[in-house]
Amino acid sequence: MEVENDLMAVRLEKLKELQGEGVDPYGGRFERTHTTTAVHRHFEELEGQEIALAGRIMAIRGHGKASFADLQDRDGRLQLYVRIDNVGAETYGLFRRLDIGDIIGVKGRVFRTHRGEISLEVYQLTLLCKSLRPLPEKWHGLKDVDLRYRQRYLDLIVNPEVKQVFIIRAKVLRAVRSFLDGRGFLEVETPSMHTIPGGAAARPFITHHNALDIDLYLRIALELHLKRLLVGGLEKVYEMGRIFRNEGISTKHNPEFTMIELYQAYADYEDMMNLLEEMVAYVAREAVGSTTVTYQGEELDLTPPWPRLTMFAAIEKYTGIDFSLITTREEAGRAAAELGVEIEPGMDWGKIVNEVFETKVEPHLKQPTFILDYPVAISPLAKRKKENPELTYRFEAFIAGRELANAFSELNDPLDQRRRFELQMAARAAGDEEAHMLDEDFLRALEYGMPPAGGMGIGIDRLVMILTDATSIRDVILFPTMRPREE
RNA sequence: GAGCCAUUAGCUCAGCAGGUAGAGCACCUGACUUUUAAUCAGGGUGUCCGGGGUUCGACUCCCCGAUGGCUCACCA
Repeated sequence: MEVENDLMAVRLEKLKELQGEGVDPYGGRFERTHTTTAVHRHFEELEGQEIALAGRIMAIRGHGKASFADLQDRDGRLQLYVRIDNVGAETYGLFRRLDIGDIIGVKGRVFRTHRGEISLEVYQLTLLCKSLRPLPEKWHGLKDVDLRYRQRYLDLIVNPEVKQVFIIRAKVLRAVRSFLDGRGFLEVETPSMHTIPGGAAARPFITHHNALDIDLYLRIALELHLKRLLVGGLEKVYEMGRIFRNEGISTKHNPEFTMIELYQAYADYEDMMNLLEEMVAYVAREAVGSTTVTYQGEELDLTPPWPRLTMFAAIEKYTGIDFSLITTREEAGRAAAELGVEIEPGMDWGKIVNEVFETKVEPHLKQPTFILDYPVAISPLAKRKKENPELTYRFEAFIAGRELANAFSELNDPLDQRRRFELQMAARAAGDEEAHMLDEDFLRALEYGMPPAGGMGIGIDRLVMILTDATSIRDVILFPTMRPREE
């Protein structure tokens, strides 16, 4: 171990000293009877009782022959009162050499100090782990975001609100499962390593299997395997899992993130809208106790029903231009240019419409909103609308100006699906690295027959961000992807 | 990928027209048997992110690089 500073040297010295006296600085099992929060919560019943606690020392206030310390465990803190009369000279000598950050087990009596603080009068004290590195400062905590992400354990020790975020995250996962399980969905697990990365437009990570001597791709979506399960007759399935996309990192994008996808046979995208708004409201109630949340100073009301707006209507609302009357690529390009939206030469009508939507409409969609009927060109897995085959039965749900969910009535016509894949492959050949790849086995499955179905994907990280008022996706991922630092 | 900003003690931060660095917490020594950002007396513990350059002299100015943050691009 490298002794990086004097503070560590002092602690190492104490460690040797204690070992020399026969104290095991890395003790074993310790049976505790309560947690600190339980003591605060049930003080009336516990007052005068003897209990055992374990945790990390976060502050020490020495007063000669008596001292105070703050003990932190999984759910809170409690003050310890250690008196030489109660613990004896030997233990008191040990206590005086403890450092902030050391982990101890204590037994003692619950009481309230003269100043009114619920505390533990310690009779027995056991060192369970000597800490060799100094913790960040008690008042300001750890602010350096680089260190907070790289050394999340420190962040969790000294910034209590961080723990809360991940407790909410766990509640979100649990609520999503109980909501879907309660509606008869079956949770399944499909491969994370794909021979063809499908179901989304994104660049994949590539890895290699040695025994088979083949390249494999980390999945960029769950979609195609779950639809195979619809073919197999499972009818209502979902998977909550990690997705990997080899793309840029930003406050809204982490290379690996968590997504839930669900598919329901004999349903359509209208059913998915109903399901989503009910699910989000349920999850919010379970995770944070309310369907209204404050996000970045703005009140968001997640209570169903959410407004439903076609993409055309939304664009007209914010730009005054009705793209349903614009049918050629040229006209669309001119309209976009007039709005100041940048268009690239290769874009077709559908992509232009989408570009206008993203730049002119998306930022306005703060309150939960469904946007319906996306162009077929950007929706290669969605069923075409009967009234207008250039559009699809697809919606995206937006909250706080960001996409939360993407859903459609699933395309189950194998011939149309094959044509759409072929168009994607052509785009790929023309240099679009993110165009979908043709998946022959998926097409074969569709040829056996997939029931009409509604399907949906929801970004769990973004949902957690909204519920925890987080501005960066890194604040809701315990160990976000970071460039390694030279040691 | 581009622009802007940041990087100084273990942590949070000051500092400088260019003259080799400072506070609070933490830490060390001592006092103190109900304190709670305990208090009192004493002690500064440093690769000023790294490498070049300018200069008599660089933490400070210039160039290159590293890491991070924000914005934009990418992410249909």
